[in-house]
Amino acid sequence: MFALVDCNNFYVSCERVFNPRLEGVPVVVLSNNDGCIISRSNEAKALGLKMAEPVFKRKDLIEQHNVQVFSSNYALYGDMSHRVMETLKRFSPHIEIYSIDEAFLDLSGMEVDQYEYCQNIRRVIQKELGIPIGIGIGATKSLAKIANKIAKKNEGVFTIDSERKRDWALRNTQIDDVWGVGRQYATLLKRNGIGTAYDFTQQNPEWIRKNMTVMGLRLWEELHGRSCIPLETVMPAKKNIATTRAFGKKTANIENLREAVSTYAAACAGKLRRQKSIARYVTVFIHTDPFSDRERYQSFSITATLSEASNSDIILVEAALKCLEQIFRPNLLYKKAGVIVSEITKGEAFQGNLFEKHNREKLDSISKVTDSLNNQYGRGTLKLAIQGSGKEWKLKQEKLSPGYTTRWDGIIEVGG
DNA sequence: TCTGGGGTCCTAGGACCC
DNA sequence: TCTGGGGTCCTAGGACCC
Repeated sequence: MFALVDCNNFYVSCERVFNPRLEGVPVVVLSNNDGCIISRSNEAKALGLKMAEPVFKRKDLIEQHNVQVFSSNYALYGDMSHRVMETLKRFSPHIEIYSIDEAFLDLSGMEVDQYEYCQNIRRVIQKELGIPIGIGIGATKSLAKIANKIAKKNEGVFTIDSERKRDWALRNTQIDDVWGVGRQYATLLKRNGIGTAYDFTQQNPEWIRKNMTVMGLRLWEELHGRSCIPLETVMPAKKNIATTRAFGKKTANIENLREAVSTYAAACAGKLRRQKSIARYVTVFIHTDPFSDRERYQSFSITATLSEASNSDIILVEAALKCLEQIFRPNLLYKKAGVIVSEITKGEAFQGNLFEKHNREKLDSISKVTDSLNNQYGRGTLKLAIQGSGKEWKLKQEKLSPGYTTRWDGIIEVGG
């Protein structure tokens, strides 16, 4: 049996832990650049605020109901997520961290009342971390997902542990709420008279295979209670790593783009080092504002191949800047840039190049020093000069809460 | 004025090989 | 009259997830 643990309205819940005045009132958290709504309290949902909706479109409603608005504070959410996962590990050694706010636990072989066991997990996470969670239990991951949705509307835990309950759960789940069915497939399925998860299980598997590939077929099996998606307890190394951002202010200035692109390239290098990998391809893209009525949308990108795979800031920044020079066109207002590294391999499986001009050991020791200084004194303490200050282009984050758990100056003061 | 930032997997079709 | 059959690899595009 699988249990899916999902934190309720996770980012909002994190904000509430350190700011209890937010309890019981509508709260939303925005995406980077304070652009879209990406987390909503139940009160905000009840007001009709939608997921991924641009916040400027709902300004009136937000003011009218005094909705509390926050910029994303990923340092806080990442740290809280880590604490939740560590706590969950006490309850099952077999755990897959599926996303920042979700984890699958393997409950098979445990001699416990699963419902009670999971209610206890909820109590512990609530008490120790202040984060509300819901847990769904089922014979497959897809059924656990469905159980989780039902759990949230009821007592926080729901178990699909009989044919009768499976039947009931599937009949009461809309097809677009099923894991693996997105907008396109939902439209297709509804057009063919499939409105619920139950209808889906009654459909001919040949038809599913033909219209939804093997992914659809796998889902069909899973909803019948036959597990096809195993628990992945070790996180596989990433195959692509990206750092991309929209700018706070559009810019035509190549100096700003150089700062941004080198900052993103260095960020990718850091992510590579953390998973002990090296990459051989570097892709850089820049594009103008896709929503503008005044200018035509234009987007440019190019991929460079390194002579030797690397995870050094210096190498990746150098390559990324060369890419930028090749794709940059003057007199355009750029809105966003990004760096993606791919062809990623483990650092040990290194394929050297006889004619490489850089000394790999030297670059590695530079990375070690900068990483340790930046860990100790905060990100950005030591960086390449080309990365600049970001003053001209950095994100808008006007409503950022403090780094309650990650910075000394963010710690809550009591009394005073 | 104002619209996020990451990822994964699958398939079809073309190029190329013998 | 008549023009094979089987592979692999790569890429772009489309679907999905949070």
